[in-house]
Amino acid sequence: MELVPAVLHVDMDAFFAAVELLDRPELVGKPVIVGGSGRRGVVASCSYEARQFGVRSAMPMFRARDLCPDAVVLDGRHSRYGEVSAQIHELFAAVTPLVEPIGLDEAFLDVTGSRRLLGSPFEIAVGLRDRIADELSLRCSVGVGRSKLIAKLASESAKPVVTRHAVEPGAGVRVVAPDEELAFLHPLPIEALWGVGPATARRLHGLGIRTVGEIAAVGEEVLVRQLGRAHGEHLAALARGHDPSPVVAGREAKSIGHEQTFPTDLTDLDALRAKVVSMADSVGEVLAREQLAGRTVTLKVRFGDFTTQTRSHTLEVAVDAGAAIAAVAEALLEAVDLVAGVRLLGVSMSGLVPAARTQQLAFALDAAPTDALDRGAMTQASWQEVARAVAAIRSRFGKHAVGPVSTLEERRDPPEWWGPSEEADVPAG
DNA sequence: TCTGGGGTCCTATTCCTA
DNA sequence: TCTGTAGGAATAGGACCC
Repeated sequence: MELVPAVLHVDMDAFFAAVELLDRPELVGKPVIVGGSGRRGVVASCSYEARQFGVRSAMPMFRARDLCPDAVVLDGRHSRYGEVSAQIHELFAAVTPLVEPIGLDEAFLDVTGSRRLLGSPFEIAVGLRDRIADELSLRCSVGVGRSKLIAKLASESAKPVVTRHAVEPGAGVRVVAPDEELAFLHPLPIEALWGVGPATARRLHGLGIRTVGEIAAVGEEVLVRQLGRAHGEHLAALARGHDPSPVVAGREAKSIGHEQTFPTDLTDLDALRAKVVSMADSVGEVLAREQLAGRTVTLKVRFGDFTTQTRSHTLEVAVDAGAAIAAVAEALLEAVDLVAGVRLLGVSMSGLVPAARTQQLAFALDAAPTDALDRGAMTQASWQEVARAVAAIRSRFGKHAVGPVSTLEERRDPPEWWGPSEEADVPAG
């Protein structure tokens, strides 16, 4: 007999805020907001007490403070959330090896093969939720279905319900059986579907489509005409409850990058160059830690009016040294007109390969630089020596012990933000 | 007081090469 | 040798996710 697939979607409730409350129990019961505290910060997570005032994640912080002036606002501690996330993932691993993490606070688990040992999917879900509560003192919601789509929407429906006056506990675990799928799916608003954001919602609303059932009714042709082939076909399938995407354990990163929004727009070229060098160094550090190197350097520039430009360059060989990345990123910066004032800068690497391969290819680079940008990375072989020395120093004295001169200020006061914090509210450079 | 930072994926355009 | 073309890679932008 063929087994019906069983997928769990586990979603931690108000994760970052809940971790803060764990470490600071005196804040329990108060509205707590985690996010960038500065003028351009946004809410990363908030306690259910804050949600009662209308505060939501991704909301600009000034708006959140407006809605809830008494909230305790905390800068995020990403490394701490990573630690707790690792503990949660240990509990996942006890249920099944087929775990697909989505960010720090949620994951899909394929438990199709775990049933003989651990019981029905519902029993597995309840057991896992209880273990997370007992061992880590954290709450989560779990959705169960035969696909990732259904499991994800089911976990959402199991969440606590917030109104102006109260927080009602949710079901905690919700199972949607195969014969209930369409009845569950079709009344939901279109925004519930994975892949329907503000832009797609606007287009569909323009056609008078507001529910998932109406997407299913309108037909694939119309969707493809409105949204393009890939997107249209995908949405049509989801609305019919078809989601063949498997739970994939051990996905590998396709790009690694850093970006930063400044407290005030920058126009000074030297200051911008220093930022680029600093970010390239951080990216190189992550690449080295992950034992990866990349071929394509992308520079992202967002202006005061929120328009964004990207410039990228693909090198002959993959590099991981911060200085090599910085040389290319600086050259890309020269190609952008910056007079309008820069709100955000980002540096990222893609075309990732295992770092070992860059060593063999370093010769090729010295032999055949093709243009000015490649010459910037030409000294990759020697920069690899520097990068190794820097890694050794950092492993002994800490990650901020050494770095480019232009990053000196930031190493004294390393940032960990969702947007500029209040203290950092001074233009650098 | 407008709108973070980490990513993935898709599409359109441009450029290079066979 | 010149020209048109087809296909792939690189590039740029945008939508979306947590």
